[in-house]
This record gives sequence, C-alpha cells and structure tokens, in this order.
Amino acid sequence: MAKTETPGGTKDRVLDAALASFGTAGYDGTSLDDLAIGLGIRKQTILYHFVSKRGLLNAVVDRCAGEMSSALEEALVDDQPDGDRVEAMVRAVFRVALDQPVLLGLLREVSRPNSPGAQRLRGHLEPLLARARVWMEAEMAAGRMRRTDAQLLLLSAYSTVVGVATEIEVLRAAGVGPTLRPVVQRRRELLRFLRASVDPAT
Amino acid sequence: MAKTETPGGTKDRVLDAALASFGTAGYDGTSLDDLAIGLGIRKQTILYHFVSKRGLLNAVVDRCAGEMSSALEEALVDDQPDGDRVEAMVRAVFRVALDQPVLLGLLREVSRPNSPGAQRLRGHLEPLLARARVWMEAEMAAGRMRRTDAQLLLLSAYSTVVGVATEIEVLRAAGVGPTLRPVVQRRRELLRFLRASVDPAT
DNA sequence: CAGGTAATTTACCAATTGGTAGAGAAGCGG
DNA sequence: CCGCTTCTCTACCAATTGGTAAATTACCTG
Repeated sequence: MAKTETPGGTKDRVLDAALASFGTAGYDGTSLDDLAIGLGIRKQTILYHFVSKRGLLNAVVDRCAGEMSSALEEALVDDQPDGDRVEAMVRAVFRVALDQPVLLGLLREVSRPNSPGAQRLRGHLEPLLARARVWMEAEMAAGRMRRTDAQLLLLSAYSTVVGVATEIEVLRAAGVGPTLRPVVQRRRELLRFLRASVDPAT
Repeated sequence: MAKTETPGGTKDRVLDAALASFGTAGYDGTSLDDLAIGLGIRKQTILYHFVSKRGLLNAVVDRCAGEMSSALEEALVDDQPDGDRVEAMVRAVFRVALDQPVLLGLLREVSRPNSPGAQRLRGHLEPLLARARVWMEAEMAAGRMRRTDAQLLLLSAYSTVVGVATEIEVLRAAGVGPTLRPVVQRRRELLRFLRASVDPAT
C-alpha cells in the first residue's frame, strides 16, 4: 500500500524539528521532551513513530543523506557530459548549504567519530565516495587530472564544505551579517583549490 | 604564594581526562561520574576543584586556548623577522595537532555555535584574530600581500586546521592507518592555498 | 600536640532522561 | 453497529544527571 507520507504529517514535522535540534544542540543536547513540547505534542508520539531516540537520529540521517545524494546526482546528470563536473558538484553542495543550513549542522554533528549516527552516515557516503574515487582515478590514468591521492583530496573537499556551515555561524556571531558574500567567496576559494589540485599542467 | 600546581596533581589529571572526554564524547556526552570513575576518584572531588561542570569546561577551554596561543607566540617570536610568518604559524598549529590530537577535538566541539564554552573560546581567540587581521591589513597596504578580506581568509584557514582533526579520525575509521602522510599532505595543501590567497602577483 | 586549612569522601536529593504499558480517539470496511 | 487499524495521549518508572551538605582524612605550622 506504501502510504506516500503526507509532507504535513506528524512524522515529517518531527523529522524537521529533530534535524534542527540535532544540528544545533547536538544529539546528547536534544531531549525528546523538549522536542515534543516544541511541536505541541507528547513525547510518546515521537517514540511511536521512531521507536527510540536512536531510531529518530537514524531517520534524520537517512533523510539528509538522501537529500544530499540526490542533489549530487542531479548535478551530475543534467550537466554537460564532460563539463566541469567538479564545479557542478561543489555548486550543488553549496546550494544545499544555503537552502538548508541546518542540514550541514547535522552533517557536522554526525561526522564526529564515536558519534551515534556516524557509522550510518558512512554507510550512506561510502558508495558516493567510492564512485568519485573510481572516476578520479580514471581521469588521472587518462592524464586529464594530476596524479594525487583521490581519497585525501575528496576528504579535504568534504571537510571544507562542512566547515562552511560553522563559518557562517561564527561570522554571524562576530557581527558579520548573514550575507551571501562569505559563502560565495568561500566557494570560489574551494574551487580554485580543487582546480589547483587537479590541474595536470602543474 | 601562587602554588605552581604540580603537574601530577589531581586537578591536572582531571583536566586531562576532561579534555579527552569533551573532545571525543562532547560536553553533553560527558558525565562527571564516568569521568571520576575513570580517574579512580569520586565525582565530588571534581566539583570541589571546579565548582560545576561548566566551570570544568571553562578551565579546559582556558588551558587549551593558552597552549594554542603560546604555541603561536613562540612561532612568531623565534622566527626570522620577515620570514614566512604564515608558514611558521601553520606549522606550529599542525605540530600541536599532532602532539595532542584531543586538543583539536575540543576545539571542534567548542567552536560549534550555541555550544557552552563557545563564547569563552571566542574571548581567547578574538585578540589573536584581531592582531593577525591588523598585521595582514598592514601587509596588504604595503603591497606585500594581495588585497583580500583578512577576516574571511583567517576564518577559512582556521576551519581548515580544525577540520584536520576530524579527518585524521575519519581516515582511521576508513582503514587508513594513523600515518603522518595525510596530515603532512593536508598541511602542504593548506600552505599552497594560503600562498595563493596571499601572493600579490596573482 | 593543638588547630586550622586543603583535599577527598560518604550520604542524599531534585530534576531530567529515554522508555514501557495501556487507555482512548479517529477513521474505515463490513 | 462492530471490529480492526492507526495514531495520540495519560500514567508511570528506573536510571542517570549535576549539585548540596556534611563528615573524614591528610597535612602543615606554631
């Protein structure tokens, strides 16, 4: 029967609130009671839908990883076959970061080793990373990309992107308004860095 | 009188353990009871020395910020007057990161906005950042450095450095041994990035 | 030895936490 | 109207949490 989960339903509202709370207050800093009160419902309703707090985190991680993945897939598909795929992906990720900053907050929270949900996130990201690594190695073999450690480069780019979320908040705290400029500048820098790491001419 | 705090004393042992726990399990994920048990003492002993959990966090942050600051000061002082100060500072920070990875873990934990201790960390870092900004702006005015937004550049470099801590752990989780190579490579990349951002010729 | 101070401990406590058990609602097909 | 499923609620609980109060020990000094 596969009920298509009305977006206005309780389950989705809980997911939204949980994403925001996990991303800002952290997993341990989030209490199911507070979460429920904020939604005007009772804690048991949350537990009914997600069994346990851990289950809720898993659901949030699954959903975010899904959104991020499909954003990347999209960027790879409807782009010109041999256009700058790297740039397309970076732009896609930054677009997500701007549309839903909380998502990067969660990514940051959950990408800490020993964090609950870290393993699950890896499960989602690993196939993506594997594909990217294979592609990069093919490019390097074909001489279209400078020889370098693909995994390290990817990890570096990843941490840079996640770092953006933090920076935006830190800048805001430092009095630099929530303008677009820092993000755009950061994206430009990251692209320059990636091109430099990738350019076979160097 | 200023008792010079014997390094083997209980207070320092608590600080060490708290640093490790806050940096890996997070502030909320750390319980005073567990901390005490791990040290073979009672929780009240911790509270006697640091009044409250928050006080303990503040003490840990103070100590770490102090170590980081003095490492930076040292790099700036005993270096050649107009040698590559940027490189000296980067090397200093990476040295700290390698000697005490937990320290970067705490930095990461505490640099999350809305985190307890974030404000205190800012209090320590702000004067450093201000000095660096002033220096950079002077360099730019003298034409020895490319015109760019000093604050953004510093923030970018900062988040990159903090990202290293995570990466090391993630790599280890991914099966890449705790070798020096990733760190060295990352440092090289960061330096290249900084030079590119700074080079007036570009 | 007296006595004060610093350090650590035992004994409790109120509040919060994630979670269980079960009772009502609400809607729906027969 | 009945029975079934889905969803939400009230009631309760055991465990853990940070923290207070006071007793105890260790140590130093006069």
